[in-house]
Amino acid sequence: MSDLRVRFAPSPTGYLHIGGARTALFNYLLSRQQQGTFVLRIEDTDVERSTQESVDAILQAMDWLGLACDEGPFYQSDRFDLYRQKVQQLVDEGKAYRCYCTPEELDAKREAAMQEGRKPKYDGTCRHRTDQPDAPYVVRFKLPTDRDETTFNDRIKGPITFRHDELDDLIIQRTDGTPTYNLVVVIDDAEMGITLVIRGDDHVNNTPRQILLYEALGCSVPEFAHVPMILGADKKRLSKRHGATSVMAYQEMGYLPEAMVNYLVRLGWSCGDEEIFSMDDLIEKFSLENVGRAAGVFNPEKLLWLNSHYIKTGDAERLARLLVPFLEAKGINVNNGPDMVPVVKTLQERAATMVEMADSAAFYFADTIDYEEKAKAKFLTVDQKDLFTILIDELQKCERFDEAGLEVAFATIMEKTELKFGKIAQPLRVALTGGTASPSIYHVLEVLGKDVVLQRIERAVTALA
RNA sequence: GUCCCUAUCGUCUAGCCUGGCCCAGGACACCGCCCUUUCACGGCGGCGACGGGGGUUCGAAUCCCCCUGGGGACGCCA
Repeated sequence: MSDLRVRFAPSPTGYLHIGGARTALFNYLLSRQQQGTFVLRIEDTDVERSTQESVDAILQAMDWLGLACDEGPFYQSDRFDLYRQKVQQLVDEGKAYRCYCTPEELDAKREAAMQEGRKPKYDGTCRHRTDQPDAPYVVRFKLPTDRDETTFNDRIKGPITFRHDELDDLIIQRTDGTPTYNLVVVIDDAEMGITLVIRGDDHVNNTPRQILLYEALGCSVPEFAHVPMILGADKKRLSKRHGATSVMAYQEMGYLPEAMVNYLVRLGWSCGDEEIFSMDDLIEKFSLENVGRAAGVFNPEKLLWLNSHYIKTGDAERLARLLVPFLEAKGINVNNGPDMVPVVKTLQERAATMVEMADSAAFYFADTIDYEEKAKAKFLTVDQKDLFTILIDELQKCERFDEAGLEVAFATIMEKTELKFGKIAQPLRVALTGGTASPSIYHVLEVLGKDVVLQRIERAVTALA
């Protein structure tokens, strides 16, 4: 066990999205690699927007990705007493003060500042007031004046400096007495002994304020690593209009968690020319040093490619289990058909998602085949009658209904019909699967089994036109 | 507007720190060929980038400066 303590701290105001998942992943990987501790903390101080459903969704997504935490989940909503106490402490020490400015006044000032091209920051109106009006107030943290800039050494971006005149007295407690993000994140990271904060780029600007708070609270400052944002194809921040951003939406679309993990980690991180990484590879090879510094564009096509790779190379038994719900979603009764594993094996190198695999597998389980219009018109014609008759005859006689046995049978069929293999396979394929695209015809025959095969050919004969 | 970050093929990136091995490598996508009973898989090949301008240097994708582009932040959200 090393001293490394990292955390993932999502706010439960929605599902776990792609960006959050990557942040969680980086935290997880580093904690495993260093045998550190991975803490999960739910940042639900915004009581209005936080929901239990979101918490559940986030937990479920992390579980799907395989990102188990060592401690937590801790809920900030359980810790309000602690935060109030810390706020009081800061006030008592003269490091924070009550501000009676109304939101309207602040909005107006902010607006005016923007208009004039000034930095829209709090002007410090209440900073020196000594009276205590009987009016609603927030508590502000008094920007320390003992130095005029704050620098931290970001583990990904290097040294970053902010001048204090860019900062203002930030609100740490709302009118309703609840604490705000910048305060609680500091208190909790300190209390939970977090030594390295890995989070999104969008927090870089918060970092100096937070460092100042650590110092005011007398806590040691952790290290920071800010990972770049993920953008959509138009280089705008990734959002719904770029397609699915929810991790679990990808599960529903038939993606494998290992594909998602592999994709996410490679978006912004690299290890030479390697592309394929298992979780174990990543735990061994991941490093903050090789995380890029610029924002990256989410590329669904590469994710899809990785998914097809993992389907292709995945364990058929596991894929068979995963495939069942996708088949059932199509109204297919999987007990009414061939064994799942052989079915999966015929489809692994042809399906990029589990949804696609379910689509392609449907014919195996159909009671009666629906023929595709074009396929039927082209291959189920009356002049195929003789071919199908011979096919029924020879397949009936075929004792070994596997590739080797079928090859022998087909040699005879080719001889009797004087047709090349392709001329036989296509009509047969349509009879068996309803379409012109399917796994190898021998495999289809074998998986379907002699009875079903003969039954389907006979029905096709009645459908010849 | 102000501040912060950032900049290699369309996209993800290697290379940059420790200049020459880079007329820039890999992957996805795209195109072509091959394999082939269909669809795929696979194999081979192609297309395709150091944002611009100044320096420093015998030599710069690599170091420095400026410009430009992109992203982020500027909430009683997190």
